[in-house]
Amino acid sequence: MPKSLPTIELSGALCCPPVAAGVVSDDDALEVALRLKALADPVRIKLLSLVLAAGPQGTRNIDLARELQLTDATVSHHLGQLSRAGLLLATRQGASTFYAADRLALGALVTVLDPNCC
Amino acid sequence: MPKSLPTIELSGALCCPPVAAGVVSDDDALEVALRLKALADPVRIKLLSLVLAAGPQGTRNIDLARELQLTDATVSHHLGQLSRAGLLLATRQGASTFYAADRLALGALVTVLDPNCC
DNA sequence: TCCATACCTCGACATACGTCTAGCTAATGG
DNA sequence: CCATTAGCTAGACGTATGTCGAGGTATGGA
Repeated sequence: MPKSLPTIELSGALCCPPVAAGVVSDDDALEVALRLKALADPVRIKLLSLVLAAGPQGTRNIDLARELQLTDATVSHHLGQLSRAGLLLATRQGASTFYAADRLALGALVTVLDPNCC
Repeated sequence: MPKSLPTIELSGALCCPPVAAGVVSDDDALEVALRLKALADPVRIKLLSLVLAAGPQGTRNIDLARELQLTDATVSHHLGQLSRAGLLLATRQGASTFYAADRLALGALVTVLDPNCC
């Protein structure tokens, strides 16, 4: 990674032609790759499944940290990665922040990668 | 990544319950994450789309290198990552190696991530 | 007001990773 | 047999990343 990857806005919905539909542009490849990067970590996969299991109400940092046996700082880092990639929705409620999965965003990412999509 | 991720066999087909179906085990999270890691790079996304576009016959290292403006060594590295993750099928033919996309493997990965799968 | 709780941010550390050059092996063609 | 071509491997380089401890900020309750 000699040329450092640019930091781009990912919170919007991913919308680009499926990877199997033809050769993707550099920009689209970057968008897809950055979102995948956000997901390409075992802790974040578990995190996502925990958040999905919690339903639309979401889960708090501290509960996830307890479940994953990690510090709240580390969990905050991972939640930030997923949120910046547009995969989580965060809602403050008093002193707590509840994180819920953005199923539409995850679905969009999956669709772009689906080899049987077209 | 202080605890280095273990190196595990990924060439077989991914087979684990969807992430949305419940909390995934540590082992399953690792399997999914490692395969996603193999895909989470803009060059490899373009690579995959080029290989998919080439059809079942596949493409050669050198042609991909020319298309991507990278050295053959770098392309070889990326092809290795994707192959080890089970996403590419390599077949030698004389002095050349043809790489084709393993659509089933990619489909399996996509299915595991699909939030609407269950 | 004061303390506890939940969360975030910052800095540091070790490790992983993308890219290149150089050099090797193996197949092809004269 | 030699030259060329395709591909891989090894090593080096700079950068990115996961984790933690420490400390800050805001909310809520006694």
